[in-house]
Amino acid sequence: MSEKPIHNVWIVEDDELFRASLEDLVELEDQLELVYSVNSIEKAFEGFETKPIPSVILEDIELPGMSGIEAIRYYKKQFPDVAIIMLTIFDDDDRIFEAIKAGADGYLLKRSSGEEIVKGIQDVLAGGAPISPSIAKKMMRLLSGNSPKNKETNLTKRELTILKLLVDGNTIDMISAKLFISPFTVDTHTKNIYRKLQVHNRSSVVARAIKDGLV
Amino acid sequence: MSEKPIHNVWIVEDDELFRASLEDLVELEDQLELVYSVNSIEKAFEGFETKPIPSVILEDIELPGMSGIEAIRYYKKQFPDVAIIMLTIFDDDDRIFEAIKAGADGYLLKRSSGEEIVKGIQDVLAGGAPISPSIAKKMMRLLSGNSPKNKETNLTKRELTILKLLVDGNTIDMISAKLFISPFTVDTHTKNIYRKLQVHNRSSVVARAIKDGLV
DNA sequence: TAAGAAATACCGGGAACCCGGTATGGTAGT
DNA sequence: ACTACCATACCGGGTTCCCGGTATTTCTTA
Repeated sequence: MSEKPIHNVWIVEDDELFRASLEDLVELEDQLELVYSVNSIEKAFEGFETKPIPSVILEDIELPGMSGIEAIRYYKKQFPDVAIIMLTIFDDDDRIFEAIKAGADGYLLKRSSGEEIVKGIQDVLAGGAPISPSIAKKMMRLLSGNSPKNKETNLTKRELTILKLLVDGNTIDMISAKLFISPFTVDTHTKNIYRKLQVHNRSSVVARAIKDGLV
Repeated sequence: MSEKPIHNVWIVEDDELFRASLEDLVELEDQLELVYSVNSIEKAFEGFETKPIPSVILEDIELPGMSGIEAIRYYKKQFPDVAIIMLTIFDDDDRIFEAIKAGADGYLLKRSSGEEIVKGIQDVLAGGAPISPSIAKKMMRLLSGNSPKNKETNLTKRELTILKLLVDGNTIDMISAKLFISPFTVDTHTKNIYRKLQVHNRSSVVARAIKDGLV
Protein backbone atom coordinates (compact mmCIF):
# COMPACT_ATOMS: atom_id res chain seq x y z
CA MET A 1 0.00 0.00 0.00
CA SER A 2 1.29 3.45 -0.89
CA GLU A 3 0.68 6.76 0.88
CA LYS A 4 -2.84 7.80 1.68
CA PRO A 5 -4.17 10.25 -0.90
CA ILE A 6 -4.17 13.92 -0.02
CA HIS A 7 -7.51 15.75 -0.28
CA ASN A 8 -7.80 19.42 -1.05
CA VAL A 9 -10.11 21.49 1.14
CA TRP A 10 -11.74 24.86 0.58
CA ILE A 11 -13.28 26.90 3.36
CA VAL A 12 -15.94 29.58 2.88
CA GLU A 13 -16.83 31.21 6.18
CA ASP A 14 -17.19 34.85 7.13
CA ASP A 15 -16.69 34.52 10.87
CA GLU A 16 -12.95 35.13 11.16
CA LEU A 17 -12.54 33.29 14.44
CA PHE A 18 -14.46 30.25 13.35
CA ARG A 19 -12.69 30.17 10.01
CA ALA A 20 -9.35 30.25 11.76
CA SER A 21 -10.28 27.26 13.88
CA LEU A 22 -11.48 25.39 10.82
CA GLU A 23 -8.19 26.12 9.15
CA ASP A 24 -6.33 24.74 12.16
CA LEU A 25 -8.41 21.60 12.12
CA VAL A 26 -7.71 20.94 8.47
CA GLU A 27 -4.03 21.70 8.70
CA LEU A 28 -3.56 19.35 11.60
CA GLU A 29 -4.77 16.42 9.51
CA ASP A 30 -2.13 14.74 7.41
CA GLN A 31 -4.43 13.63 4.62
CA LEU A 32 -6.09 17.05 4.26
CA GLU A 33 -4.58 20.05 2.54
CA LEU A 34 -6.06 23.50 2.96
CA VAL A 35 -5.79 25.10 -0.47
CA TYR A 36 -8.22 28.04 -0.31
CA SER A 37 -9.93 29.85 2.51
CA VAL A 38 -12.17 32.89 1.97
CA ASN A 39 -14.90 34.84 3.69
CA SER A 40 -17.50 35.11 0.92
CA ILE A 41 -19.05 33.14 -1.90
CA GLU A 42 -18.03 35.75 -4.42
CA LYS A 43 -14.39 35.25 -3.50
CA ALA A 44 -14.83 31.49 -3.59
CA PHE A 45 -16.00 31.75 -7.20
CA GLU A 46 -12.86 33.69 -8.06
CA GLY A 47 -10.88 30.61 -7.19
CA PHE A 48 -12.61 28.46 -9.80
CA GLU A 49 -9.90 29.01 -12.41
CA THR A 50 -6.87 29.67 -10.27
CA LYS A 51 -7.02 27.44 -7.22
CA PRO A 52 -6.51 23.67 -6.96
CA ILE A 53 -9.70 21.66 -7.42
CA PRO A 54 -11.24 20.92 -4.02
CA SER A 55 -12.29 17.49 -2.82
CA VAL A 56 -14.27 19.04 0.00
CA ILE A 57 -15.78 22.47 0.52
CA LEU A 58 -16.80 23.61 3.99
CA GLU A 59 -19.31 26.42 3.71
CA ASP A 60 -21.29 28.48 6.15
CA ILE A 61 -24.96 28.55 5.19
CA GLU A 62 -25.57 31.92 6.83
CA LEU A 63 -23.25 33.92 4.63
CA PRO A 64 -24.21 37.46 3.66
CA GLY A 65 -24.60 38.24 -0.02
CA MET A 66 -25.43 35.43 -2.40
CA SER A 67 -27.41 32.58 -0.97
CA GLY A 68 -25.21 29.76 0.21
CA ILE A 69 -27.72 27.38 -1.28
CA GLU A 70 -27.51 28.83 -4.77
CA ALA A 71 -23.75 28.56 -4.47
CA ILE A 72 -23.99 24.79 -3.99
CA ARG A 73 -25.24 24.38 -7.52
CA TYR A 74 -22.33 26.39 -8.92
CA TYR A 75 -19.74 24.42 -6.99
CA LYS A 76 -21.23 21.17 -8.20
CA LYS A 77 -21.33 22.43 -11.76
CA GLN A 78 -17.71 23.54 -11.64
CA PHE A 79 -16.46 20.51 -9.68
CA PRO A 80 -18.89 17.64 -10.20
CA ASP A 81 -17.13 15.36 -7.72
CA VAL A 82 -16.70 17.83 -4.89
CA ALA A 83 -18.23 17.01 -1.52
CA ILE A 84 -19.92 19.93 0.17
CA ILE A 85 -20.43 20.23 3.90
CA MET A 86 -22.71 23.01 5.06
CA LEU A 87 -22.16 24.53 8.48
CA THR A 88 -24.91 26.20 10.43
CA ILE A 89 -25.53 27.66 13.84
CA PHE A 90 -29.16 26.62 14.00
CA ASP A 91 -30.54 23.13 13.81
CA ASP A 92 -34.03 24.39 13.00
CA ASP A 93 -32.96 26.13 9.86
CA ASP A 94 -35.52 25.82 7.08
CA ARG A 95 -32.71 26.00 4.61
CA ILE A 96 -31.57 22.51 5.53
CA PHE A 97 -34.04 21.01 3.15
CA GLU A 98 -33.19 23.48 0.42
CA ALA A 99 -29.50 22.77 0.80
CA ILE A 100 -30.07 19.05 0.59
CA LYS A 101 -32.11 19.43 -2.54
CA ALA A 102 -29.40 21.61 -4.03
CA GLY A 103 -26.92 18.81 -3.50
CA ALA A 104 -25.11 19.40 -0.21
CA ASP A 105 -23.47 16.24 1.05
CA GLY A 106 -23.32 16.92 4.74
CA TYR A 107 -24.78 19.18 7.32
CA LEU A 108 -23.02 20.01 10.58
CA LEU A 109 -23.68 22.34 13.45
CA LYS A 110 -20.99 24.89 14.17
CA ARG A 111 -21.10 23.88 17.77
CA SER A 112 -19.83 20.42 16.80
CA SER A 113 -16.46 19.50 18.26
CA GLY A 114 -13.37 19.72 16.10
CA GLU A 115 -13.20 15.98 16.26
CA GLU A 116 -16.70 15.68 14.85
CA ILE A 117 -15.99 18.09 12.04
CA VAL A 118 -12.84 16.23 11.02
CA LYS A 119 -14.77 12.99 11.16
CA GLY A 120 -17.43 14.63 9.00
CA ILE A 121 -14.83 15.47 6.37
CA GLN A 122 -13.60 11.90 6.39
CA ASP A 123 -17.18 10.68 6.12
CA VAL A 124 -17.97 12.67 2.99
CA LEU A 125 -14.70 11.60 1.42
CA ALA A 126 -15.79 8.02 2.06
CA GLY A 127 -19.08 8.73 0.30
CA GLY A 128 -21.19 9.12 3.41
CA ALA A 129 -23.29 12.02 4.61
CA PRO A 130 -22.32 13.41 8.00
CA ILE A 131 -25.30 14.96 9.72
CA SER A 132 -25.42 16.35 13.23
CA PRO A 133 -27.96 14.33 15.22
CA SER A 134 -30.28 17.21 15.96
CA ILE A 135 -30.38 18.04 12.25
CA ALA A 136 -30.97 14.41 11.40
CA LYS A 137 -34.00 14.61 13.64
CA LYS A 138 -35.39 17.34 11.41
CA MET A 139 -34.69 15.31 8.32
CA MET A 140 -36.43 12.30 9.75
CA ARG A 141 -39.47 14.39 10.52
CA LEU A 142 -39.52 15.48 6.93
CA LEU A 143 -39.23 11.91 5.76
CA SER A 144 -41.77 10.43 8.11
CA GLY A 145 -44.01 13.42 7.76
CA ASN A 146 -44.95 13.37 11.44
CA SER A 147 -44.72 17.08 11.86
CA PRO A 148 -45.37 18.16 15.43
CA LYS A 149 -48.70 19.77 14.66
CA ASN A 150 -50.31 16.63 13.38
CA LYS A 151 -51.12 15.40 16.87
CA GLU A 152 -53.51 18.23 17.62
CA THR A 153 -55.81 18.30 14.65
CA ASN A 154 -58.72 16.55 16.42
CA LEU A 155 -60.14 15.37 13.15
CA THR A 156 -62.42 12.37 13.53
CA LYS A 157 -61.83 9.06 11.79
CA ARG A 158 -64.45 9.76 9.18
CA GLU A 159 -63.12 13.22 8.54
CA LEU A 160 -59.64 11.80 8.00
CA THR A 161 -61.01 9.29 5.53
CA ILE A 162 -62.71 12.02 3.59
CA LEU A 163 -59.67 14.26 3.81
CA LYS A 164 -57.52 11.60 2.15
CA LEU A 165 -60.04 11.28 -0.66
CA LEU A 166 -60.13 15.05 -1.09
CA VAL A 167 -56.35 15.14 -1.34
CA ASP A 168 -56.52 12.50 -4.04
CA GLY A 169 -58.59 14.88 -6.13
CA ASN A 170 -62.02 13.34 -5.62
CA THR A 171 -65.13 15.48 -5.90
CA ILE A 172 -67.91 15.35 -3.36
CA ASP A 173 -69.97 13.13 -5.63
CA MET A 174 -67.09 10.72 -6.15
CA ILE A 175 -66.48 10.45 -2.43
CA SER A 176 -70.16 9.96 -1.83
CA ALA A 177 -70.15 7.05 -4.27
CA LYS A 178 -67.02 5.48 -2.80
CA LEU A 179 -68.17 5.63 0.80
CA PHE A 180 -71.82 4.79 0.07
CA ILE A 181 -73.10 7.87 1.83
CA SER A 182 -75.07 10.90 0.65
CA PRO A 183 -73.17 13.73 -1.03
CA PHE A 184 -74.82 16.02 1.52
CA THR A 185 -73.07 14.11 4.27
CA VAL A 186 -69.74 14.45 2.52
CA ASP A 187 -70.42 18.15 2.22
CA THR A 188 -71.08 18.38 5.94
CA HIS A 189 -67.88 16.55 6.79
CA THR A 190 -65.96 18.76 4.42
CA LYS A 191 -67.30 21.86 6.08
CA ASN A 192 -66.28 20.51 9.46
CA ILE A 193 -62.79 19.73 8.19
CA TYR A 194 -62.50 23.28 6.85
CA ARG A 195 -63.56 24.68 10.19
CA LYS A 196 -61.14 22.54 12.18
CA LEU A 197 -58.19 23.25 9.92
CA GLN A 198 -59.24 26.87 9.51
CA VAL A 199 -59.15 26.88 5.73
CA HIS A 200 -61.76 27.94 3.23
CA ASN A 201 -61.14 26.07 0.02
CA ARG A 202 -60.01 22.81 -1.47
CA SER A 203 -56.52 23.92 -2.40
CA SER A 204 -55.71 25.05 1.10
CA VAL A 205 -57.04 21.91 2.70
CA VAL A 206 -54.94 19.76 0.37
CA ALA A 207 -51.84 21.84 1.00
CA ARG A 208 -52.33 21.73 4.77
CA ALA A 209 -53.00 18.01 4.79
CA ILE A 210 -49.86 17.18 2.85
CA LYS A 211 -47.54 19.66 4.53
CA ASP A 212 -48.67 18.69 8.03
CA GLY A 213 -48.46 15.02 7.22
CA LEU A 214 -52.15 14.43 7.90
CA VAL A 215 -52.26 12.03 5.02
CA MET B 1 -26.34 20.13 40.66
CA SER B 2 -26.89 16.53 41.76
CA GLU B 3 -25.78 13.31 40.07
CA LYS B 4 -26.37 12.88 36.39
CA PRO B 5 -29.58 10.94 35.76
CA ILE B 6 -29.26 7.23 35.06
CA HIS B 7 -30.89 5.96 31.87
CA ASN B 8 -32.25 2.44 31.51
CA VAL B 9 -31.29 0.54 28.39
CA TRP B 10 -32.86 -2.48 26.72
CA ILE B 11 -31.08 -4.55 24.11
CA VAL B 12 -32.83 -6.74 21.53
CA GLU B 13 -30.30 -8.59 19.39
CA ASP B 14 -30.06 -12.20 18.32
CA ASP B 15 -26.37 -12.34 17.51
CA GLU B 16 -24.92 -13.50 20.80
CA LEU B 17 -21.48 -12.09 20.20
CA PHE B 18 -22.69 -8.68 19.11
CA ARG B 19 -25.17 -8.54 21.95
CA ALA B 20 -22.41 -9.29 24.42
CA SER B 21 -20.34 -6.43 23.11
CA LEU B 22 -23.32 -4.07 23.26
CA GLU B 23 -23.85 -5.13 26.86
CA ASP B 24 -20.24 -4.34 27.64
CA LEU B 25 -20.51 -0.94 26.03
CA VAL B 26 -23.57 -0.01 28.06
CA GLU B 27 -22.23 -1.33 31.31
CA LEU B 28 -19.04 0.64 30.96
CA GLU B 29 -20.97 3.91 30.87
CA ASP B 30 -21.79 5.39 34.24
CA GLN B 31 -24.98 7.08 33.20
CA LEU B 32 -26.38 4.01 31.44
CA GLU B 33 -27.90 1.00 33.15
CA LEU B 34 -28.52 -2.22 31.27
CA VAL B 35 -31.83 -3.46 32.61
CA TYR B 36 -32.96 -6.03 30.01
CA SER B 37 -31.19 -7.85 27.23
CA VAL B 38 -32.88 -10.45 25.05
CA ASN B 39 -32.48 -12.15 21.69
CA SER B 40 -36.00 -11.78 20.25
CA ILE B 41 -38.85 -9.33 20.00
CA GLU B 42 -41.23 -11.78 21.58
CA LYS B 43 -39.06 -11.90 24.69
CA ALA B 44 -38.74 -8.14 24.69
CA PHE B 45 -42.52 -7.83 24.86
CA GLU B 46 -42.54 -10.10 27.90
CA GLY B 47 -40.62 -7.44 29.73
CA PHE B 48 -43.32 -4.81 29.26
CA GLU B 49 -44.89 -5.47 32.64
CA THR B 50 -41.98 -6.78 34.62
CA LYS B 51 -38.85 -4.89 33.61
CA PRO B 52 -37.90 -1.29 34.39
CA ILE B 53 -39.13 1.20 31.79
CA PRO B 54 -36.39 1.80 29.21
CA SER B 55 -35.13 5.20 28.14
CA VAL B 56 -33.40 3.67 25.17
CA ILE B 57 -33.94 0.46 23.22
CA LEU B 58 -31.21 -0.86 20.94
CA GLU B 59 -32.73 -3.23 18.43
CA ASP B 60 -31.44 -5.24 15.52
CA ILE B 61 -33.57 -4.69 12.44
CA GLU B 62 -32.75 -8.08 10.95
CA LEU B 63 -34.30 -10.15 13.71
CA PRO B 64 -36.08 -13.37 12.79
CA GLY B 65 -39.75 -13.73 13.64
CA MET B 66 -41.82 -10.60 14.04
CA SER B 67 -40.71 -7.64 11.96
CA GLY B 68 -38.48 -5.30 13.86
CA ILE B 69 -40.37 -2.43 12.28
CA GLU B 70 -43.74 -3.54 13.57
CA ALA B 71 -42.15 -3.84 16.99
CA ILE B 72 -41.23 -0.16 16.98
CA ARG B 73 -44.88 0.79 17.10
CA TYR B 74 -45.48 -1.47 20.11
CA TYR B 75 -42.53 -0.10 22.02
CA LYS B 76 -43.67 3.46 21.39
CA LYS B 77 -47.19 2.58 22.44
CA GLN B 78 -46.02 0.95 25.64
CA PHE B 79 -43.35 3.56 26.44
CA PRO B 80 -44.22 6.80 24.62
CA ASP B 81 -40.99 8.50 25.60
CA VAL B 82 -38.58 5.73 24.75
CA ALA B 83 -35.87 6.41 22.20
CA ILE B 84 -35.30 3.58 19.76
CA ILE B 85 -32.05 3.00 17.92
CA MET B 86 -32.13 0.48 15.12
CA LEU B 87 -28.99 -1.45 14.28
CA THR B 88 -28.34 -2.91 10.88
CA ILE B 89 -25.58 -4.62 8.95
CA PHE B 90 -26.49 -3.07 5.63
CA ASP B 91 -26.61 0.58 4.75
CA ASP B 92 -28.72 -0.07 1.67
CA ASP B 93 -31.53 -1.61 3.61
CA ASP B 94 -34.92 -0.67 2.22
CA ARG B 95 -36.34 -0.98 5.68
CA ILE B 96 -34.60 2.19 6.75
CA PHE B 97 -37.44 4.27 5.43
CA GLU B 98 -40.06 1.99 6.96
CA ALA B 99 -38.34 2.13 10.34
CA ILE B 100 -38.17 5.88 10.26
CA LYS B 101 -41.83 6.13 9.42
CA ALA B 102 -42.63 3.74 12.25
CA GLY B 103 -40.91 6.10 14.66
CA ALA B 104 -37.34 4.90 15.11
CA ASP B 105 -35.15 7.65 16.51
CA GLY B 106 -31.76 6.59 15.26
CA TYR B 107 -30.18 4.30 12.78
CA LEU B 108 -26.69 2.90 13.19
CA LEU B 109 -24.57 0.40 11.34
CA LYS B 110 -23.36 -2.56 13.34
CA ARG B 111 -19.89 -1.91 12.05
CA SER B 112 -19.88 1.42 13.90
CA SER B 113 -17.25 1.68 16.61
CA GLY B 114 -18.24 1.25 20.23
CA GLU B 115 -17.49 4.90 20.70
CA GLU B 116 -19.95 5.83 17.97
CA ILE B 117 -22.67 3.63 19.39
CA VAL B 118 -22.27 5.11 22.85
CA LYS B 119 -22.35 8.59 21.33
CA GLY B 120 -25.49 7.56 19.47
CA ILE B 121 -27.17 6.62 22.72
CA GLN B 122 -26.22 9.96 24.22
CA ASP B 123 -27.51 11.71 21.11
CA VAL B 124 -30.98 10.18 21.28
CA LEU B 125 -31.17 10.91 24.98
CA ALA B 126 -30.47 14.53 24.10
CA GLY B 127 -33.32 14.48 21.58
CA GLY B 128 -31.19 14.08 18.47
CA ALA B 129 -31.19 11.42 15.82
CA PRO B 130 -27.92 9.59 15.39
CA ILE B 131 -27.51 8.29 11.87
CA SER B 132 -24.49 6.59 10.39
CA PRO B 133 -23.18 8.75 7.55
CA SER B 134 -23.67 6.16 4.83
CA ILE B 135 -27.28 5.72 5.95
CA ALA B 136 -27.76 9.46 6.06
CA LYS B 137 -26.68 9.49 2.43
CA LYS B 138 -29.62 7.22 1.65
CA MET B 139 -31.99 9.45 3.55
CA MET B 140 -30.78 12.50 1.71
CA ARG B 141 -31.29 10.80 -1.60
CA LEU B 142 -34.83 10.05 -0.57
CA LEU B 143 -35.33 13.66 0.43
CA SER B 144 -33.73 15.23 -2.59
CA GLY B 145 -34.64 12.47 -4.99
CA ASN B 146 -38.34 12.68 -4.38
CA SER B 147 -38.50 15.37 -7.00
CA PRO B 148 -36.85 13.82 -10.01
CA LYS B 149 -39.39 15.16 -12.46
CA ASN B 150 -38.94 18.57 -10.96
CA LYS B 151 -36.41 19.52 -13.60
CA GLU B 152 -38.46 18.27 -16.53
CA THR B 153 -41.97 19.49 -15.95
CA ASN B 154 -41.62 22.02 -18.78
CA LEU B 155 -43.78 24.51 -16.93
CA THR B 156 -42.95 28.03 -17.94
CA LYS B 157 -41.84 30.70 -15.48
CA ARG B 158 -45.23 32.29 -15.44
CA GLU B 159 -46.97 29.00 -14.97
CA LEU B 160 -44.74 28.21 -12.00
CA THR B 161 -45.56 31.57 -10.46
CA ILE B 162 -49.24 30.91 -10.82
CA LEU B 163 -48.87 27.34 -9.59
CA LYS B 164 -47.32 28.60 -6.36
CA LEU B 165 -50.20 30.98 -5.84
CA LEU B 166 -52.71 28.22 -6.52
CA VAL B 167 -51.03 26.00 -3.95
CA ASP B 168 -51.32 28.82 -1.43
CA GLY B 169 -55.08 28.71 -1.84
CA ASN B 170 -55.57 31.77 -4.02
CA THR B 171 -58.56 31.98 -6.33
CA ILE B 172 -58.26 33.04 -9.93
CA ASP B 173 -59.45 36.52 -9.08
CA MET B 174 -56.94 36.86 -6.25
CA ILE B 175 -54.09 35.78 -8.49
CA SER B 176 -55.28 38.16 -11.17
CA ALA B 177 -55.15 41.00 -8.66
CA LYS B 178 -51.73 40.05 -7.33
CA LEU B 179 -50.08 39.72 -10.73
CA PHE B 180 -51.91 42.66 -12.32
CA ILE B 181 -53.19 40.56 -15.19
CA SER B 182 -56.67 39.64 -16.34
CA PRO B 183 -58.46 36.74 -14.64
CA PHE B 184 -58.95 35.31 -18.12
CA THR B 185 -55.22 35.08 -18.49
CA VAL B 186 -54.86 33.33 -15.17
CA ASP B 187 -57.54 30.93 -16.31
CA THR B 188 -55.61 30.20 -19.49
CA HIS B 189 -52.40 29.57 -17.58
CA THR B 190 -54.25 27.33 -15.18
CA LYS B 191 -55.66 25.29 -18.03
CA ASN B 192 -52.17 24.90 -19.49
CA ILE B 193 -50.80 23.81 -16.12
CA TYR B 194 -53.57 21.21 -15.83
CA ARG B 195 -52.75 19.91 -19.28
CA LYS B 196 -49.02 19.69 -18.63
CA LEU B 197 -49.41 17.99 -15.27
CA GLN B 198 -52.30 15.90 -16.56
CA VAL B 199 -54.69 16.77 -13.78
CA HIS B 200 -58.22 18.06 -13.91
CA ASN B 201 -58.90 19.96 -10.73
CA ARG B 202 -57.40 22.21 -8.11
CA SER B 203 -56.89 19.56 -5.45
CA SER B 204 -54.90 17.34 -7.74
CA VAL B 205 -52.73 20.16 -8.97
CA VAL B 206 -51.92 21.20 -5.41
CA ALA B 207 -51.17 17.62 -4.40
CA ARG B 208 -48.94 17.05 -7.41
CA ALA B 209 -47.10 20.33 -6.94
CA ILE B 210 -46.28 19.63 -3.32
CA LYS B 211 -45.46 15.96 -3.65
CA ASP B 212 -43.23 16.50 -6.67
CA GLY B 213 -41.52 19.43 -5.02
CA LEU B 214 -42.58 21.84 -7.75
CA VAL B 215 -43.11 24.49 -5.13
C1' DT C 1 -78.99 7.97 32.14
C1' DA C 2 -78.21 12.39 30.46
C1' DA C 3 -74.98 15.09 27.79
C1' DG C 4 -72.04 15.43 24.09
C1' DA C 5 -69.73 13.99 20.07
C1' DA C 6 -69.92 11.72 15.66
C1' DA C 7 -72.06 10.43 11.53
C1' DT C 8 -75.75 10.83 8.80
C1' DA C 9 -78.97 13.75 5.63
C1' DC C 10 -81.10 17.88 3.33
C1' DC C 11 -81.67 22.82 1.03
C1' DG C 12 -80.59 27.14 -1.62
C1' DG C 13 -77.96 30.69 -3.33
C1' DG C 14 -73.90 32.90 -4.72
C1' DA C 15 -69.14 32.06 -5.94
C1' DA C 16 -65.60 29.66 -8.15
C1' DC C 17 -64.09 26.26 -11.19
C1' DC C 18 -63.35 23.48 -15.71
C1' DC C 19 -63.26 23.18 -20.48
C1' DG C 20 -63.59 24.09 -25.28
C1' DG C 21 -62.97 27.50 -28.02
C1' DT C 22 -60.61 31.99 -30.33
C1' DA C 23 -57.22 35.65 -30.74
C1' DT C 24 -53.02 38.93 -30.64
C1' DG C 25 -48.48 40.86 -29.69
C1' DG C 26 -43.79 39.65 -28.32
C1' DT C 27 -39.55 37.03 -28.49
C1' DA C 28 -36.06 33.36 -29.21
C1' DG C 29 -34.05 30.39 -32.36
C1' DT C 30 -32.92 28.41 -37.20
C1' DA D 1 -38.24 35.58 -42.40
C1' DC D 2 -40.38 31.91 -40.43
C1' DT D 3 -41.69 28.91 -36.75
C1' DA D 4 -42.51 27.88 -32.16
C1' DC D 5 -43.51 29.25 -27.89
C1' DC D 6 -44.98 32.43 -24.40
C1' DA D 7 -47.93 35.64 -22.21
C1' DT D 8 -51.73 38.03 -22.66
C1' DA D 9 -57.05 38.42 -23.19
C1' DC D 10 -61.94 37.00 -23.93
C1' DC D 11 -66.56 34.08 -23.84
C1' DG D 12 -70.26 30.75 -22.45
C1' DG D 13 -72.04 26.92 -20.48
C1' DG D 14 -72.12 23.21 -17.37
C1' DT D 15 -70.15 21.57 -12.97
C1' DT D 16 -68.63 21.88 -8.51
C1' DC D 17 -67.73 24.27 -4.48
C1' DC D 18 -68.66 27.08 -0.18
C1' DC D 19 -71.47 28.48 3.43
C1' DG D 20 -75.43 29.48 6.08
C1' DG D 21 -78.77 26.85 8.02
C1' DT D 22 -81.64 22.57 10.20
C1' DA D 23 -82.29 17.86 11.78
C1' DT D 24 -82.12 12.72 13.13
C1' DT D 25 -79.72 8.66 14.65
C1' DT D 26 -76.20 6.30 16.79
C1' DC D 27 -72.29 6.05 19.99
C1' DT D 28 -69.48 7.22 23.97
C1' DT D 29 -68.69 8.60 28.35
C1' DA D 30 -68.99 11.11 32.55
